[in-house]
Amino acid sequence: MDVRTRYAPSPTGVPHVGNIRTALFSWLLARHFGGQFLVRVEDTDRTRYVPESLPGIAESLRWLGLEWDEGLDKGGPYGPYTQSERLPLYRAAADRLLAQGDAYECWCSSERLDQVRAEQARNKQPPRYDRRCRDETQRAEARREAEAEGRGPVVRFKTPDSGSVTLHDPIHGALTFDLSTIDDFVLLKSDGFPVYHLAYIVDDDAMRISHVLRGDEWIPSVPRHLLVYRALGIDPPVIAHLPRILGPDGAKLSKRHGATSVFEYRDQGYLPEAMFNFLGLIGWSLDDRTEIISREQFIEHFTLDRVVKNPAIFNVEKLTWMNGVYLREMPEGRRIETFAEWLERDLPASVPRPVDRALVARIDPLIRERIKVLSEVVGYSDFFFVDELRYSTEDLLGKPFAGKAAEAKAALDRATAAVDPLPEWSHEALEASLRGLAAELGLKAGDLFSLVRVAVTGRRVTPPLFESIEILGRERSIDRLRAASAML
RNA sequence: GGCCCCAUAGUCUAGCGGUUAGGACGUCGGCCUCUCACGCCGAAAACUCGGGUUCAAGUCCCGAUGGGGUCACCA
Repeated sequence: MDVRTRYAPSPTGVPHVGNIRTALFSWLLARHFGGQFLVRVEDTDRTRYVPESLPGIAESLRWLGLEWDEGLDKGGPYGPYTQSERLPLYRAAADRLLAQGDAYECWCSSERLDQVRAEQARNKQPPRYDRRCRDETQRAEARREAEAEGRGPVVRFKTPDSGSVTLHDPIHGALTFDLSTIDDFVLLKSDGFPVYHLAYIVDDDAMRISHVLRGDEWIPSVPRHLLVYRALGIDPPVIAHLPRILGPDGAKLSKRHGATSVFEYRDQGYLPEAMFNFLGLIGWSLDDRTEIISREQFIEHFTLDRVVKNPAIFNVEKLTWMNGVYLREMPEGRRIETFAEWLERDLPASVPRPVDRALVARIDPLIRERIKVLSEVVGYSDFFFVDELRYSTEDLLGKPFAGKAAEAKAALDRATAAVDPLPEWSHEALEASLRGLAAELGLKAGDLFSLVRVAVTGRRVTPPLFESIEILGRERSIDRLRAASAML
């Protein structure tokens, strides 16, 4: 059998990591079996439709490298791939169910529906439609009222009031539901648009989808779906419910937990391959030890039987660690270019663009193991690019020289004198010279180094000092030492 | 409230009847060391509880508890 999976987002906002993870697993399943992965836009809710979110859907998939075979901007043999363009199909399915007696028109107003529910709530009854319009005479009456008010009908499924249905979910096993608790749910809204429960089934069938992957919040509506498949004479695809991604407090991952969109992570300096790896490990594992997994390995090994059932809390610390690993293992040339781009993004406007790639190449070995997220790049290397350093006297003196400005000034002057005439401006020579000076002055080497560090870089935490000074060059370093001394 | 899902350290997980319960992030020590990292070494830290089944249960069954989901003309 051909494996065809799909990602079916509704264009209602920015892509959430939870949805993207579902997309990732669907993509992996298709790629593992050499099948197709397609993207279908589920825009049947006009009230929540945000047209601007469409490009973001494509962009988030592209960012992660989840290329699709059909749909979205691509078209394909089973198009259109946007539900609002497929309305006649849903109408036909609804008509068929109506004709078969598996569905009926319901003319009840939403006010009445609210009343019914309120009444049920008062009586501590589960909220559900009271099936008024199942009855022909009552339906006729409701219809007269509705038509007088200019309202149209919805189409409801006629749920059997007994029996049970079972889904064999590859992740959860058998899921059985008692039909007596299932409502007469809506299939087609009064605006002629279908509801998810009808639309996805019609489309998946038409698009020959073999495996449906979705979040396990859908489990409660499985019985409805099974009923619709059966009534429409459709052989259901494999349906697998993935565990959800939760926030740190165990509740649904939302904005108050921090970033929920893949773009926010991208903009903070997370790499797509790290995000791919991290997301791929939420709810799935290769074995008992492997954490860093390439895209190829994922494709080779991904199967549904290694998906876990329990929900997972989104662990940003681990993502950050993983990003650092990917950054360090990235091919040098690409990393240098990436660093340069982030510098151009984050350096003050006074620094001319483009940033000198050759310089970045020299800095790279100094900073690459210190950076976990790309937004940290500027903090470790801005002093190579900026002309005017900004730091306070307190920063300069630090702990060892606190209240001893004169001593620090003297040390700085001696350091300048020691370093200035060095025949060779190398980190070895610089270090030897300053170590000698520290001994001579009776200072701890580290104390002198941190003084020089702030003077030359403006920061207390930097890449290795002598390598940095070497790259900075004699003239600029000496200038900065003198400026620091002058400050005292 | 009805229905449903889930349950191994703080977190993500391995385990598919017999293991000193393994790995990773994080945390805490130590080494390295000019700061910070990286790297290396080490430590603390888990089978929710109660019944069964079995020679043997983290693993199978039942129940409880806890957490979560869902009950829309949203997906």
